[in-house]
Amino acid sequence: MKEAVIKSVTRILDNYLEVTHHRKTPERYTILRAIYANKGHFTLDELKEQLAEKYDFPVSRATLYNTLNLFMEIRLVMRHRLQGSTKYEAYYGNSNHCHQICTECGKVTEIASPEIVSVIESIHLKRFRKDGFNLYVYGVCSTCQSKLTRKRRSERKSKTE
Amino acid sequence: MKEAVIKSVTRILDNYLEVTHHRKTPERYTILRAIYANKGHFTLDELKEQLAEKYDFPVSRATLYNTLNLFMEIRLVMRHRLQGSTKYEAYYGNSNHCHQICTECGKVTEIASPEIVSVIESIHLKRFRKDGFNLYVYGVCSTCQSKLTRKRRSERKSKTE
DNA sequence: GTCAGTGCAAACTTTTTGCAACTAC
DNA sequence: GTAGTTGCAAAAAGTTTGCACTGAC
Repeated sequence: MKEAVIKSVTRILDNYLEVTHHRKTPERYTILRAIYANKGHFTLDELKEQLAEKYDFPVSRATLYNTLNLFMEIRLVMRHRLQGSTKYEAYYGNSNHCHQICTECGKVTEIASPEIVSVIESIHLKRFRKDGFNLYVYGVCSTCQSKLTRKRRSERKSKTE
Repeated sequence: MKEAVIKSVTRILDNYLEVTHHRKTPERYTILRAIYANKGHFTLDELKEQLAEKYDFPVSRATLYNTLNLFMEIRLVMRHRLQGSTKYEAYYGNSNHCHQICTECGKVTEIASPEIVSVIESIHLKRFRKDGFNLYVYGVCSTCQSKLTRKRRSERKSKTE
């Protein structure tokens, strides 16, 4: 299952590197494998650490930036610039790019919403070739809602004191 | 028309500053006015320059960062971290936050799509209070499409030479 | 053998922070 | 008068770049 995805994305990378006369370095393939081995959001440093620990394959930050930029160009990776930290995500075969973000604690959750996906995919944009999309729904998660309620209550209390 | 919007957002700011015991500084009101006077996307430096030139009201970058963060918190301003430059946008009364972004030239265009807006607003997220959303549709604009076609043609040509 | 790719460090850009001066309350 | 806010500069964080070296072709 997961191996099949890795095979597919490896083939895409193969093809791209051949066509554009770029080199097939072990770095590129190992980084791609690491990204697709565990999905979800990750930071550049998390990926760097994972490569060193799990794959015994240390790479420099510069190479990671280069490689991630390349992967973004061929749409194998998506970058999310969230408040504070920039996170990356495996992109291929993952049409679900709806996220809910809590503006209090910063927690990011994927939303599975076929309705949204189908509406966005169905709209026609004139003079524009759609490649993908990204939806961020901002709000407050239930945990933070109760925290806020408590905080406001105590604020009001101290005001009247 | 535009004045009415400025009145509304000023009232929101007033209320927020009062309730949270923050100070009503001329900086905050002038910056808010400048943001809402001309809508559209702008960078922090563009806003800084506009305040100095048009409003004869120079402020420091630090103050702009502080103030924009405050405005984002009360949802009067939206921040877009695009590739390269971070842009801000007046938020209030502008329910249209669908953007199409050309990944070649970086051009950002607003999309007016009531279907998308209504679907996103109608979905229910459990344990989450929705406040707003932001949709980015990535792709290639027609101008860049023709440029790419030309480029690929010449690449293929040079390869077979 | 050649040149793209890598690692390292330095440079650069963007954003945050510490501190003195200021001012809204 | 007090404490939140501003401006400046320094620091921190995030990303890119220059250069020598390595390795894919």
